[in-house]
Amino acid sequence: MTESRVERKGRTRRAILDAALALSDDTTLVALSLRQVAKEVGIVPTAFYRHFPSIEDLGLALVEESLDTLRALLRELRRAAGEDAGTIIDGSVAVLVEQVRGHHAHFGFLARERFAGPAGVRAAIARGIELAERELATDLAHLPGTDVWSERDLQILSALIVGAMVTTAERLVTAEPGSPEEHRIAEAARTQLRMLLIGAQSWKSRD
Amino acid sequence: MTESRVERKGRTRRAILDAALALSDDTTLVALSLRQVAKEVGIVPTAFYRHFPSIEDLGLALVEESLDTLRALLRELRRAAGEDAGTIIDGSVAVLVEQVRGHHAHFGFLARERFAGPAGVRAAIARGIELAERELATDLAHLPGTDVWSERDLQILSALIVGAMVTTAERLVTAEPGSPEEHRIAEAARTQLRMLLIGAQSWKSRD
DNA sequence: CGTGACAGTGCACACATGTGCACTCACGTA
DNA sequence: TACGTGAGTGCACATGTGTGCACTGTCACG
Repeated sequence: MTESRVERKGRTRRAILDAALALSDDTTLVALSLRQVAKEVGIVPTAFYRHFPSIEDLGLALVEESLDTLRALLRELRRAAGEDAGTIIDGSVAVLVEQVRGHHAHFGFLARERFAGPAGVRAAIARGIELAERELATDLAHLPGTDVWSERDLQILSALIVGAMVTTAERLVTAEPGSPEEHRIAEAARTQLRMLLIGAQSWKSRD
Repeated sequence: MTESRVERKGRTRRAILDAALALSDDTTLVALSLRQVAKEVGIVPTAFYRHFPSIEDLGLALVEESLDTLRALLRELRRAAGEDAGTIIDGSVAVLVEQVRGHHAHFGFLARERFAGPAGVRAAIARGIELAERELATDLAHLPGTDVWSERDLQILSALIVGAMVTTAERLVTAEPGSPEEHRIAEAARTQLRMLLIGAQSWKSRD
């Protein structure tokens, strides 16, 4: 029951990604040395190059992964919202809490590298978040009552919601799962979403 | 016209702070070496210790400074809002843009270190931002129409506004002063504030 | 079966880093 | 004017860093 060659390579690659995620958990990519990662994985430093040309490329791979789980979050949100419009808010926040819990490392990574990471990494994250905002905007456009909104306003509302979500996620990352702290953050997020959506409903009357 | 002793010491200290601010501008504190800072300032590495026991302590001093300019921003906002309630929004955003322009380095520093900095630095920033939220909450309580709000709701609305402000600031930091990009960000911020305040006005009817 | 691709090793090198220690020399005070 | 304080120096050391190069052994394919 031995391992195939490409399987083994894949496993080491995964191990490197996980080690980098774990090691950068209380610092940043830029403060991460190739040798630390290699030691953590249990390979010799130069073997690192068999998988990534540099730490920054490793970072880009991690961004890709993390953005994948961000997109998965959006998909889940869409699904939850579709089920019952009445519980959009509670459902969305529940999904958010659950996803952040389950993919703690990825959301933490995004929060940290968004502004502090290497330039390429920062750019990739910014692109990903902007894309998420646009995606959410088209979702919102399908909701009833938003037909009188301009496209630009929809985008701005999306940015507001995504911003609140990101901030909430960043806070959730630092909270213990199931802690009262986590509940307080979730409760605040529910109220915030409610405030935003109420504002949105009155918006059309203004312009 | 020679310099006094304490003046000279103060000047070097300032130079160290400025150098650290400049050098960490496209990375993080944690990726900053004592030797780099010393070289930038033009002193020998060990002379650094005459001013700070470690890079992290340097960081804490920078946090203090940056939070000072954040508080100054709040003060300016309060002043602008007091002048004419009708132009609260436009005035506030104008103040925000102006302050971020003028203290680019400090706001960038806060954005970067908020999640990626050393633990002590992160904690200090979190405390500062929470304080700012509370301060804003008591300001909001003095506005007409908010008397039916619970204290908790006021705090949550503050968090929403401060969050949007911080996000806006973070975006402004990466934009050229006077660029169309900057105008777009400011315009979006105005719309966001409008949406938030409209939501706030309808809020009391709900609970 | 033989052989080449290739993940991982081991060693080497030239730097960069934090920090200890003894020093100089200008300033401010007694 | 004599002297102590303290900012800045110069040198040293151990340790961590990225990366080049020749290597080994094993899996997969001709």
